[in-house]
Amino acid sequence: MPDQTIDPELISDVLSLQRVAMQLSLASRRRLAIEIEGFGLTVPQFIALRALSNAPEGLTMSELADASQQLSATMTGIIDRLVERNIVQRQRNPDDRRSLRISLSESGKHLIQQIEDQQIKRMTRVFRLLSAFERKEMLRLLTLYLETTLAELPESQPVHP
Amino acid sequence: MPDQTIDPELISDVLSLQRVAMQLSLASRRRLAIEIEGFGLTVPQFIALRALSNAPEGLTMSELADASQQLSATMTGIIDRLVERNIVQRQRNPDDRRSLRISLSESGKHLIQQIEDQQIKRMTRVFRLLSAFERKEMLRLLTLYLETTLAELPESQPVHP
DNA sequence: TATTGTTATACTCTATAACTATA
DNA sequence: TATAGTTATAGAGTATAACAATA
Repeated sequence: MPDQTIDPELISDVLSLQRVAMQLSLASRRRLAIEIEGFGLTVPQFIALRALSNAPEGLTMSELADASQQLSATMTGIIDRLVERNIVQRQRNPDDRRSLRISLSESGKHLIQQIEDQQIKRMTRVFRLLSAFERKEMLRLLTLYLETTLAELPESQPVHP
Repeated sequence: MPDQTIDPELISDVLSLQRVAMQLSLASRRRLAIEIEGFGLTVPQFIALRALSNAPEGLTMSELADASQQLSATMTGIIDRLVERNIVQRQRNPDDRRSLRISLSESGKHLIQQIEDQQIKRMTRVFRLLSAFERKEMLRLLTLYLETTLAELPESQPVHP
C-alpha cells in the first residue's frame, strides 16, 4: 500500500508543475505548427515524416499508423497528400501484396533535414543559457516524465526507442 | 556578438533534449486528448474552458480567441458547440452591444473541476517519485523553457500570467 | 477466415474572405 | 470609418463502419 500521507509541499509543487506542463505542451505544439507551416506541412504530416526519417528502409501503413498514434484510415489521407507532393513514396511489398512500403523521397529527406536543422538551431539558442549540469538534469527529468506519459498511452511503440 | 565557439557537449545535449522535448510535447497532447475525450471534449474546447475558468467574470470572443491562440472565426464554432451543450453561456454586453461575454455555466464549472482533479491526481502519482528539490528544479527549468517558447509565439497573452 | 489497407460518412478544427450590427 | 463577431467556403484531421484485395 503506497504512502497516502498528505504532503502540502507536494500538492503545491504538483499544482505548479501541472499548470506549467500543460501550458508548455500546448505552446510547443503551437510553435511547432507555426514552424512547419513555413514548409507547407501540418503537425500530423510532420509526425509521419519524423517516423519515416528514423526508418530508412521505410514502414508499412500499419507501422506508420502505430508510430504516429493514428488510425490507419486517418493515415491513408495523410500519406495521400504527402505522395501528391512527392515527399514520400508508396510501393507495393512484393512478398505480401496486401501491404505497402512507405518511404521518404529524396526531396522528403531534404525537407525533414532542413526542418530539423532549424529546430536544433533554435534549441541551441535556448539551451546555451543553461549549464552543462542543468542540461543533463533537464534531460533526465524530461525523460522520466516522457516515460510515464508514454506508459499511459495505448500501443505507443516508438519506431526508434 | 555572442560566443560562437563550437561546444560538442552542448551539441550532443541539444540533440537529446530536442528529441525528448518533441516526443514529450506530442505525447502530452495525445494523452490530454484521450483524457478529455472521456468527458466529451476536444483539445481546443478544453483550452477555451481553461481560459474561461481563470476568468470568473467571463471573456469576450476576442479575449477568448487571444487566450486560446485561435482566430475569432474559429472560436465562434468552438463556442457554438459548447453553448449547445450548456457548458458555457453567451451574453450580450449591454455597454457595447457588439461584444459578447462568454462564461462557464454551473455544469461547465463542474466539468472543468472534475477534469483538473483527475489531472492533479495523475500528476501527483508521477511527481511523488521525485524529491522536493528535484520537483523545484523541474519547475524552474520548465518555466524557463515555457518562457522562451511563449516569446516565440505571436500575441501570446495568457489571461492569467 | 484473418489481415492490410482504402473508401464512405460525419464531425471538428483551421484559415481566408466577405459580411452584419454596432460604435 | 472602425470594431466585434458571424457566415461562407475550402481543406485537413479524426473516428466508425463497411469494403476490396490478398494471405
